[in-house]
Amino acid sequence: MKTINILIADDHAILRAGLKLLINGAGGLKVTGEAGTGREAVESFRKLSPDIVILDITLPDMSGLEAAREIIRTAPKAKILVLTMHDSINYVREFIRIGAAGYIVKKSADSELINAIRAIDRGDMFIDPSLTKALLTETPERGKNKLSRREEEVLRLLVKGYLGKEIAARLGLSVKTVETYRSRISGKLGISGRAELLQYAMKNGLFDAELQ
Amino acid sequence: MKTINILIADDHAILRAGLKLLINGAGGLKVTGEAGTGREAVESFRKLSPDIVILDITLPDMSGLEAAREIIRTAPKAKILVLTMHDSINYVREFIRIGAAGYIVKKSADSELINAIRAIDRGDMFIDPSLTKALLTETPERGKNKLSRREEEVLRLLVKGYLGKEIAARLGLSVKTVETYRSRISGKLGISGRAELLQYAMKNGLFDAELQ
DNA sequence: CGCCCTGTAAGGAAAACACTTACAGGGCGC
DNA sequence: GCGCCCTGTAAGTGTTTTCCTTACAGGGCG
Repeated sequence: MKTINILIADDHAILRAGLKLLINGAGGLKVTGEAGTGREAVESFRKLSPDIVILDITLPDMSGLEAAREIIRTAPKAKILVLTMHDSINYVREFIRIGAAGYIVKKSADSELINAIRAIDRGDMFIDPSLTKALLTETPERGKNKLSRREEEVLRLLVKGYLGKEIAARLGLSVKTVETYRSRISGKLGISGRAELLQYAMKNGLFDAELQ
Repeated sequence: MKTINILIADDHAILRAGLKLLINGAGGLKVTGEAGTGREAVESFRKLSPDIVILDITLPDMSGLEAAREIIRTAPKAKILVLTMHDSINYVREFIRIGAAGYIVKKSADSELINAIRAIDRGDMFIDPSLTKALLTETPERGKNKLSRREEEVLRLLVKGYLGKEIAARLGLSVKTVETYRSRISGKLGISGRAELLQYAMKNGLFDAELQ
């Protein structure tokens, strides 16, 4: 019965210190490395080859998503467990797509974290129960008013405060086209006005946009 | 040599679990209660009368700022240590103003947290070293283009995506007045356009706006 | 083989915003 | 004690953005 070696990547040192105690105290688990930035995570992974990387999304200098991509690119069998405050299925989907092994949110119980680590080590996947339903309830009818790629791109820029003109320039489109997307977005989401748009984006992880 | 009793209020259960181990392991400190929301924090404080409350800013149902105000209102001698990811002097200033005893950021070392707790228990104040300088470097010339109360209020709403009209309604002003503030804001900050405004607000803790 | 979604775009009307000017009250400097 | 500057409030006027409607080609699915 071997020990599971773990690398923790999170920019909050206090959280890392707490997690370390939590994990080391759980039996059969050991934190062998820490990283405070995305780049550090990638480097530490190379040096230490841990069994599992616990990775936050919001990291300085390189987001968790980019770090995960980079780690998986060089080590496709790496086991990455995303541990974040963002409880949005968009993030979950994106991380699953690039090959992460698990996703749990910080507001879950600590036992959940330990369960996730053990499950992932066994080769299973572990998605936070609070998100699993939403992930699977993605019915085709829900897909009806899902935003298209272009629409989502425009929304991302809109909520960052860019004007239609600026977005058009950035995406190489006509202002008029951007306006079309904007109105389709409002139509699909059934909302109007920047404020509501922002709230929607916030709720759905479109905002702090490490995603993409 | 008595034990210092501590109440932890943070919406991330995993962080709470880690903090608890960290604090209980430090000697002379004991976590006697936990809260996951602002309201819970206030209630638990009443029930438990802890020596110190460790309080996050971002909490569901009642922000850390509101919770702190409420706790201090009923117990002016309460010792509140703000522990948050926001490293903005605006938050620090606001919490000091309402009577909090300390402020540290999550990216600090765990020893900093323990130091802060001990200092506060002795009756001292403890501000995160990474913020102290900024707090004191508040030179009068910097004050030159500091936003006035009204301007800041308008900026807060602006970056949340509200239109001039909506802001006017909300603040009970004429749209024209709001526009005046908007242009004074741009002038003072030397920037133009919503996107830049948003970036400024983000950098300065005006954004996630539990403040106020 | 239509029908609907997507990506692209335009015209015209309506709204929002920028820039300028205005004025009263408060505080500070000299 | 008297300007002077900052703040809070607001209007006029001209630009810029946004809203709403319409358009059309290409892809996918029933």
